[in-house]
Amino acid sequence: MHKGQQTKAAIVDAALGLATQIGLEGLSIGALAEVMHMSKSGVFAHFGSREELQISVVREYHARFEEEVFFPALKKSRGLPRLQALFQNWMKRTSVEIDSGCLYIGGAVEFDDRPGLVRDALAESVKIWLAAMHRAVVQAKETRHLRADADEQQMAFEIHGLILALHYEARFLKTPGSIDRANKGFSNIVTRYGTAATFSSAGQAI
Amino acid sequence: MHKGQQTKAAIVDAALGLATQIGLEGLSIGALAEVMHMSKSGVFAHFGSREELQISVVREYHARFEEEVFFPALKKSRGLPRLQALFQNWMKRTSVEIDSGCLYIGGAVEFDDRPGLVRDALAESVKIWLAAMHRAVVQAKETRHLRADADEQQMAFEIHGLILALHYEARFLKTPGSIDRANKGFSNIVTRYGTAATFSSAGQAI
DNA sequence: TGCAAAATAGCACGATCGTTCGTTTTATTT
DNA sequence: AAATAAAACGAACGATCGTGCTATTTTGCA
Repeated sequence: MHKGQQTKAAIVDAALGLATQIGLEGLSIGALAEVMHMSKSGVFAHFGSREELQISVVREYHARFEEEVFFPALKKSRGLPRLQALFQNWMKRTSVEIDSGCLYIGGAVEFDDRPGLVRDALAESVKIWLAAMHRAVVQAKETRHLRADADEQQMAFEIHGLILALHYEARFLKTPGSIDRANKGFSNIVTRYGTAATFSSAGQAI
Repeated sequence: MHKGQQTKAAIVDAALGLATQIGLEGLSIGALAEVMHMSKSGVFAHFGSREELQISVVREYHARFEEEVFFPALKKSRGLPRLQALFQNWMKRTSVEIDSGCLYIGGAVEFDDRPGLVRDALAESVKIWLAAMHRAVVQAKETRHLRADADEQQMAFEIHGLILALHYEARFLKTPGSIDRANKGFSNIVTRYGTAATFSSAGQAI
């Protein structure tokens, strides 16, 4: 009951590394076994199926994303400060993923019309995160950091687009300056949806 | 010299349909042969390698994209009208691709760290299109439809993000209202970068 | 230290993949 | 109609995939 869960965690860790690079679909048990210096069947036994392995990877990614992006931002006060922290943490992670790849983006493309448990797990994780982002926008409106007529769904949509464009242009096209453009884009969005009082208090941090 | 190119074109057409759904990597010669009611080797002989098949698919997609999105917009006058036409055509195509899938988006994820001729063909096609988009923004600034201090690369980046967010949220998450949000996002961007005179002349069309 | 249980290895299976090769059918030209 | 070239076929190859079995090794506890 000890060694098992320990090596299983190590396998999931290695699998996450492989999956972010070559995708959840490209993740093969044989390659994973080679990385782990184990036999295929030894790796396989921990999950019972490839699908369960993939779901474990998704869950692990979700946990790390929460830990790295979501939870630290909760220390900031409600409203624009927290929203900015969420975006900055998200940007920090995406910047790293320019090299390693992002499971939420890659997985979306791989499973966008392939029904099943993996797709469900993936979509649920993403929705939880986007909902958290949306909640932060709503709170920023409640705290009068945003204009009263600001459309929260719209603002969240535009922010999401910045992250996707960053990942696309920086990782695939290798366009220089993409990180700055994503940050500037967020600043533009805040300017558009913010009130006059917004910028003296929180806008400087950008 | 007749029948050959004819069936080859039919094969590429079917391959494009498969590739947009399941991806360029998921495209298999066996499945393609089945769709075409041909033998595997019969299909294979037209390309000589799977890689060449994939490249042919990319080229075909590029041609159709040009025909459907780029060329029709050239009829509009330089500046904001043409830029708006480009975006509207792009939106129209992306709306269809919510069901069928987009090769530029899917391919970027599949080949973002897999070097080779397919990746090169894909990246070149995308860059040609994004450069055309960027050129339209530059021209809109030259025609005084945009503010003199507008950052063209920045504006193109933000527009690209809208399309990517639309594809992600509508195709993968099935979020309702995504198309309207992408359109509204473009309207917001034009408002931000446009001059006061912009909206009376061209802004109404949005 | 010995023993049950858990963890890992080894092997084989059916399936699918891209690719090659020789043959046969179809199309074009003389 | 005969001759030639192009196109499609069918079978087989080596490789890799996920998965099931059975043995073997390792672990944790009495």
